[in-house]
Amino acid sequence: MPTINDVARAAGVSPSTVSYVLSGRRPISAETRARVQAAIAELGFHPHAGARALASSKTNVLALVAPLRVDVNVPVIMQFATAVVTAARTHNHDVLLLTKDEGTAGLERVAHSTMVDALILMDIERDDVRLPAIRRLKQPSVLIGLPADHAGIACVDLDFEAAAALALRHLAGHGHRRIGLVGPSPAVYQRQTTYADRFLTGFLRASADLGLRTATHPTEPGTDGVRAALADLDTELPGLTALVVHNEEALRPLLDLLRAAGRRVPEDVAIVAICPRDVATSMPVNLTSIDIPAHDVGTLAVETAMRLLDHRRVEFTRLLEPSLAERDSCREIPPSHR
Amino acid sequence: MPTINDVARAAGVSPSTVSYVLSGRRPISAETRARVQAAIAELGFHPHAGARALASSKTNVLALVAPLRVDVNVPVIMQFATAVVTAARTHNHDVLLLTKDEGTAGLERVAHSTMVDALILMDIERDDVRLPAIRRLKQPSVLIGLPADHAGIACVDLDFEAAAALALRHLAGHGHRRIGLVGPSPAVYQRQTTYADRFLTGFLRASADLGLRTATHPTEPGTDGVRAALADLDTELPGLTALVVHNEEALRPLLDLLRAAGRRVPEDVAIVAICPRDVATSMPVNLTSIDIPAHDVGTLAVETAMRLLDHRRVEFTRLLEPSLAERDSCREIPPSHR
DNA sequence: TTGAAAGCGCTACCAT
DNA sequence: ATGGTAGCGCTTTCAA
Repeated sequence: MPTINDVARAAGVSPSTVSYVLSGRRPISAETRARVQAAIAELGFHPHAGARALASSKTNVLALVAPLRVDVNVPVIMQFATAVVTAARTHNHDVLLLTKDEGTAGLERVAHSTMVDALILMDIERDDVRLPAIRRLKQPSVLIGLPADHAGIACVDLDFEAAAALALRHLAGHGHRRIGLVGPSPAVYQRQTTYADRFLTGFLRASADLGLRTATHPTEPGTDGVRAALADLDTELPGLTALVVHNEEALRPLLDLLRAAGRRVPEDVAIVAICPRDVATSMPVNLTSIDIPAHDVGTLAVETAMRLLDHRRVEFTRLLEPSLAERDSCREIPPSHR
Repeated sequence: MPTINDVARAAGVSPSTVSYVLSGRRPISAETRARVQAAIAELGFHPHAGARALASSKTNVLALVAPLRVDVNVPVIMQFATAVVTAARTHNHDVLLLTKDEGTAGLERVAHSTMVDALILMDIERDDVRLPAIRRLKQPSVLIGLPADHAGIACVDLDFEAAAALALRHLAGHGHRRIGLVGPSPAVYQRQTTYADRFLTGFLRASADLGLRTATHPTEPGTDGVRAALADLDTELPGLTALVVHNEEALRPLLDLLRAAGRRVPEDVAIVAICPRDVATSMPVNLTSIDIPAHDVGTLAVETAMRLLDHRRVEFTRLLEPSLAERDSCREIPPSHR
């Protein structure tokens, strides 16, 4: 492998000139630049990443800490990862993939050994045990999620409170007054990933603001869990006309159960789902949904990391505005029936 | 951040001794080792990855090139990735995540700039355009998949030919004589990812060997595609009693269609699916399946890479034996009905 | 506009 | 069993 010295020699310049041609951090005459670039191309020169990192204290690598359990959210995680890698490349960075399993030790390992310039972490819990370590690192972090104490840490996520409010406003606007929430599994609440709480908070507040009758229910996985949730909601809220479903996994069993019970969607029950677009559109009924904008969130996380590295101003808490796509699972209740 | 020199000073030894304590490449007296380790712990020393890479020509990083399109196979890809990262960590390596989108340029970039010691590539096509580049790299590669010309390149995959034969043997053993193959989408065949061909080859050969009547059909995505495939198979093979399904996405629509048509599984139609275990067990009918052992394949890929790096012997083509899990979608045809 | 040279923090060879 | 030290291939300051 040729080195910068080989290139310098071939081009008849000093190594520093080659370096400056590469980095653009110094004006270079057009002809010198041309000679250097020709030499680079001819020799097939590529700067040695380790040498660069050592000399410049920059690795051009981002750590992405992902929950790599085999989970229901797999598609969403993949969308985040794809967005992060793609966005990182547009900023000339690569991505080192860590599992959440490694915990605090993993972060510290890659940070302390100077393998990465910044970290992006997914699946942040309310009182995430990694937060103290994150605060101590010399590299900046961007969290995808919102822990309880996020002072001084950059966080990016969908605004789940606003999402809940948006779902209820949509349904209320269609004349629905009795609305049930099919929530995430108890495991999600226990894991304290805060999106569940934030959604619930927004749901309850909007319910009060809009003067709705609502009931909420966490949902155990599997058809049995969904059946139980539906039964409880029906009991607590007789005559409910709409459901908000914040649980991807529950969608299909829910639709099956409703069909089996002879309850049509949207004629008898309206549904707003919170899930990735392609999940909403691959169901037996094309579901009106609020998208989980994994791509945007991932891209924004990378952009935030880049700003932090450049010492540019960042908003430390960025909650993306939800947007609702109307499809076929909500219909207007005629005023006479309200 | 403390350096190796700081540690050496604190422990009253030379930097090289610290280095040897770290690497274990030289005998060190117990007491010296203890002093050095105490100094390391006290100072919170972590070797600088770039400096290490520069001095030793080893990065302890593996590249994982994954197809990060948002695809049907997402869960399988995640399982590969998880296995690779986990296995890499047990060998003290980290994983740099690249997208297949970057193509040959991406491989060359990370290889030429010495960011990685070896590469693991997924989603290999029959005449993969990256193969020539892969052969030229100074770093070894391990392919997950089997291209047409794989001479001299380490490849790891499920033995899809054997998988097809296993599926047919199982069904034949249960008395089935007319068996249809619900294949992958035409897009998969066009993309020339060879697992589709290999499965088909194995299917046709075993069909002949076992004296079966079979028909095969690629399957367009969506319920309509599955409906068309099923109709064609029924036409080509009237009275078929079993289906082999090599298409995850088709499974649910297929089961829905069969139910709608009043054809019971397994009483009227037996099914063997080729898919991850959790997909097979999350269907309305618990499906007898041949697992795609993503975890094993990923782990083996890493192990193979490690052997290559250590200049140990490797088998260049490792096709893992398929295994079939009996569940509820195949039943014995009574001899009187065969 | 360009060059010279001092590091960056390690590893591994050559000594002892 | 341990130490000294010359690089590894860059970046960046200081000089011109």
